[in-house]
Amino acid sequence: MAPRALAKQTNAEMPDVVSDLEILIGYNMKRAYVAIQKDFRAALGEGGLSPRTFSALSLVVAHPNISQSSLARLLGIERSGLVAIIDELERRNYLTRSHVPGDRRVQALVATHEGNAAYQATLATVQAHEERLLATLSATEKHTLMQILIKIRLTDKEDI
Amino acid sequence: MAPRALAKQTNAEMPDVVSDLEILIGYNMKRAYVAIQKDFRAALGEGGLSPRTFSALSLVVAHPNISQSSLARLLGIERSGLVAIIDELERRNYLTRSHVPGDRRVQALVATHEGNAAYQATLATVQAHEERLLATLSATEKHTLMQILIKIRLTDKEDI
DNA sequence: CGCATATTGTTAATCAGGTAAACAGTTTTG
DNA sequence: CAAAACTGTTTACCTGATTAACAATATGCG
Repeated sequence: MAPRALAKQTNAEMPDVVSDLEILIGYNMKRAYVAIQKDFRAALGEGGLSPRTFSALSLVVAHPNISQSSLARLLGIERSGLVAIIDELERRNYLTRSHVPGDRRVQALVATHEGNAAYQATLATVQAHEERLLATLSATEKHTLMQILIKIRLTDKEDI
Repeated sequence: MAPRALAKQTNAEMPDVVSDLEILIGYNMKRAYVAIQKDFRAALGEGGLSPRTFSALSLVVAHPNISQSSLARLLGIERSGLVAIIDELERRNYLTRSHVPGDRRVQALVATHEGNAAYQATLATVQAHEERLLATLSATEKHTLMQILIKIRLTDKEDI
């Protein structure tokens, strides 16, 4: 088995077998996610929400009065990491931190009218981006993919 | 539709519907990848290779004498970002940068004997980690998943 | 009651992974 | 031969995330 010669031109190398990476699900999942994320950001444009900020807003809209601790847990990140995300959403006037009567530690998060509107518009854009990007997948494939992704998520005992 | 009351106890909140995120493939793909990556690192332990360093080593083993530019392209990252990865592999004595006769710019990457051995051992560990983590998936599901991930990868025109 | 323990939001330091821009040295091309 | 292109590299920077500490507040229990 002779060693492959050094390819000088990038377009001259289209190897039949790239490496063992080809059969590793983790590697291909990362590459697929990077492709999705890139398209997500392109779809939302320059001043758009980042994936994580969009996710946080989505959960606040779905769970009015949620605390930051609970939200961090749903997102699977640390409380400390959430602060900057909520700061941004507050700066955009998409939500408010409001003190709750019973407990002076927590600050209930509530989406503003503007935040709700921006969320609905962004959600539509995100759904359009996924439909366009994943147009080559059949409805069955998308459904199967979701089922599998959720199964994998749940192997992490910290998830949800 | 009354707003949900603020849940004070984390274990008291197990909402039937979390948010629209539930039906977004991008979000679930990220969560699934995070789970896989976490298990990958746990499987390889403290002094183990990171996913990206393992990937780079895999490609060097599969493509002896590859240049850093070509390798970066295969990995889908910038040349500049690869330098630190190759530095680490060289520090571990897993590969060598050797000058090639024809072109004094490029440095051909070649895995050492030690690097090959470490790679084979690590690959076995990684495969065991995936088999264990994805034990709930049938062979058909794994196969379908790989096909779909590759389809999604290829929506990125920069890929491969 | 009072004290230990726990929780909430926050800051600060740090890390991993990655990009973009510039650069010197070296081909390649018109 | 001059202009353009390519290679590896450094530097500065960015995003996303973690850990450790902290003050304020709440809860549990003897």
